[in-house]
Amino acid sequence: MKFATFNTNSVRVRLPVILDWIDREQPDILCIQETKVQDRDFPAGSFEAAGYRAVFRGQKSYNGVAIISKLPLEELHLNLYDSEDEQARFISARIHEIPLINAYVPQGVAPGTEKFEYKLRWLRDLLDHIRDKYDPGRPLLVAGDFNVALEPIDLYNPEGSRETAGFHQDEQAIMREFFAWGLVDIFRKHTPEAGHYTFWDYRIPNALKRKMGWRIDYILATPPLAEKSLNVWIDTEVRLLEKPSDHTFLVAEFHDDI
DNA sequence: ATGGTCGGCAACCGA
Repeated sequence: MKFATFNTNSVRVRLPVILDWIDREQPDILCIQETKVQDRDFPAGSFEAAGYRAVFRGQKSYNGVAIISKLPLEELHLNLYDSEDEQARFISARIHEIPLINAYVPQGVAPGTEKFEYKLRWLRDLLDHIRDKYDPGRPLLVAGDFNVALEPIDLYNPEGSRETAGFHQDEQAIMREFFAWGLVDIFRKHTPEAGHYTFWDYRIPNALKRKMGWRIDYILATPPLAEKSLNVWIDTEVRLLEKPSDHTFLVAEFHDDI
């Protein structure tokens, strides 16, 4: 079973890149974030033509998440809070017997701001949701853009980023509660080395070449699934295109019996 | 040399 996650920064602009990628890589499931499209304009037909079904939750201009899958999706949930006006950052489903959450965590701007407090609250609420609804002894996948780097090896300028959103101890403390509950960061499980990133800021010129990135996208799995992950890798090809994306595909291959 | 990123969407906001 092949699983991937990708922050698209507009699913409509990135559609050719995504269609090329799924045609070549043939993932069973792809989680995307920052689709930036209202549901009525989501390009579901393009994915259907490629042999995938899509479930999505969008809003105007910002945020938006979707699951693209070769297999049927059941028990679909489109809200973390079950409120009409919440931001489109959460989508969950069950595929075969595997429950899956796709999350786009708020970026948070800067520690001390209202938006940073919102980020911490949203992360805690996601954690509480997982603790309420799931069992760490059973399969669960949680994937997406968490907008948090955990360790100094996960970003290019750790010492200069202690007061920056994305590397602050308050957000890291919540992330570590996901791990304490039982979720495993399966990229890190397979790759202990420093300097593997999934995001490079557009505002830094030649950030990829200068190795000025962050690892803020994750595939988390409970132990029964983490044990079946065969390989997890970051596909930087989308950063080498003429019109690069700011995030990369993060891909996991699991043993076929799941 | 006198700038320097994207994308959405219509003036800036968010990342």
